[in-house]
Amino acid sequence: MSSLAGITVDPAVPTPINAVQLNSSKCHAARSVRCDACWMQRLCLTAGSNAVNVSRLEKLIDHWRAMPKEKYIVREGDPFSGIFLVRSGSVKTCQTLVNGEEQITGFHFPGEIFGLEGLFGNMHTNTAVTMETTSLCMLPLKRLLSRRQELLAVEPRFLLLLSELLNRKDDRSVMLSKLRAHERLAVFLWDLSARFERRRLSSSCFYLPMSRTDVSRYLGLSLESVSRAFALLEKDQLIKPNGRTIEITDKLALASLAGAVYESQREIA
Amino acid sequence: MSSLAGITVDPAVPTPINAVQLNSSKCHAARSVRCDACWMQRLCLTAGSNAVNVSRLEKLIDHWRAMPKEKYIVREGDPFSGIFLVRSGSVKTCQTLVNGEEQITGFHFPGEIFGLEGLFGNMHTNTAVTMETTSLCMLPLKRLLSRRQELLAVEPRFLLLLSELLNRKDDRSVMLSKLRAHERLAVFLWDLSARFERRRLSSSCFYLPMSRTDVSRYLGLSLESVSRAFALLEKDQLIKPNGRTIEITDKLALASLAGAVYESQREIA
DNA sequence: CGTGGTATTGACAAGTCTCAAGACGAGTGG
DNA sequence: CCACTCGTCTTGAGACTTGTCAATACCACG
Repeated sequence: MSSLAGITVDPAVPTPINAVQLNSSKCHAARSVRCDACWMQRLCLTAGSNAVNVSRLEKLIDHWRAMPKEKYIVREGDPFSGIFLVRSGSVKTCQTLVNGEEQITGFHFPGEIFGLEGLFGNMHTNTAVTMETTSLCMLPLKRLLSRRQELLAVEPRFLLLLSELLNRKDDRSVMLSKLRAHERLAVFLWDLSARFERRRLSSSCFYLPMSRTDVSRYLGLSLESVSRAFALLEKDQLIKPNGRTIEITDKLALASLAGAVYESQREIA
Repeated sequence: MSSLAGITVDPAVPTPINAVQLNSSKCHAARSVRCDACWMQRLCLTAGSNAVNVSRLEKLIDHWRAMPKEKYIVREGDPFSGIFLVRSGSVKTCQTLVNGEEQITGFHFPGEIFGLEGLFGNMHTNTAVTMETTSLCMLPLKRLLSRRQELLAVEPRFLLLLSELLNRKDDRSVMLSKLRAHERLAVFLWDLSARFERRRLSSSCFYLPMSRTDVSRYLGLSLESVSRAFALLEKDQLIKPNGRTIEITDKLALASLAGAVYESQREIA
């Protein structure tokens, strides 16, 4: 294996676009966080809303910018503050089991939301941690619920994102209950690929912001099984992993392995 | 083993309250379905809303009553109609995998909602089937989204239920990825017990409206493993199964087995 | 050039799935 | 009342996959 992704100078090794984009997210975070100037508008909760409502909504939102890597956003048990939308970077959410094990419940990329789990019970049920330099918007949901006008700005998109989230969780359940190690990995990579593509990044070569351990905690496998699964997919020439940089060399075969879950391509409207 | 639950005349065998209640759900369905007379008000989406908004909302709702057992409510691929709220009876939702296997994604009891998964993609992603005589309300979500006044009647409760649903799905994921067969069963029974209790039914003795096969399809196990898990829990004197009637004989031990997931009791506000 | 965290690989044990046989209960028809 | 059948459920034995434990490789960092 050669050097780490994104920093390599070997021109023969493909450079994942998002490695640069993600690692330089400080640029975005440093920009104005005014909604009407935000680069995330197209994927934001407010997408499609009229500017007046958005500007009223904006006053309620907490904009958190340029948080460093491995920083806690909320912890399990914290009083419910609101829901979060990733503007740049990436976030993992996890739950600690009674035996102390960490279970990762999701990875979240720009344009995606997390944290609604805490509304019920008025307490965050997931710990959220940045995986790289990350900026976020926090919507204080309870205050929002009492403001009709502001709510209108997010409503339709919000439900859509929630619906997508439910689907993602269902898919993950199927994965966890039915699929073998290398199939789970295929689903995982396929899902990431689709999510990167939606954000106009390369879907065939990307950098994983999370460690193998985190992948294993998400896929419900041991670290070793994940490693073996990577080796198997590489042996079958579906992917070409280079550390955390993953090149997908046979999309069709990968899709077919992942197919047990992603029967139909679902695209956000 | 003696005769089927709820019909037995042997006074020594405990009779699950819900066996009677669920099987006679036609009574409820036959009642007026006007919201202000509905027995489900306390658990409905409209709980806590003012009567005026509810009566406006009511005009949009489809009330489906007294559907027989094993009847399809929606099928995967159907155009998205709206979300459903169970008024009486019970419903299972499932997805068909590419290999033709059926995966059960959830069981739904009175006061619980399902179907939002279909909003994203504008198509139902789950097939919903009644497990016994069942009555439902259907909320045409898209039409609802354009009516602000009517929306007010369901908003807060809706998000709360969604949040609960997300939690349930997270819990199921943990279960599927970390727990062994008999622990999964313990979680399943513990969860059902809590949900029955919330509806003021017995939490220590109840009738399962689903077959062992359905349980296995929900728990991500083979039918045989579920059967063995029942046998194990019975051997350890945690439960006393009698066909589909389950008596919980050691709540504490069951809770402790299920504890890996249900760390803290979460109660709906 | 060590050192520590991360990742890979191998050998064995544990748990679940599959296949197969049998038990039980409800319903049917004689 | 019985024998029969069908679907559901239980139980057993072997195969398979993954988890666990242990050793080793790799890379970034000081």
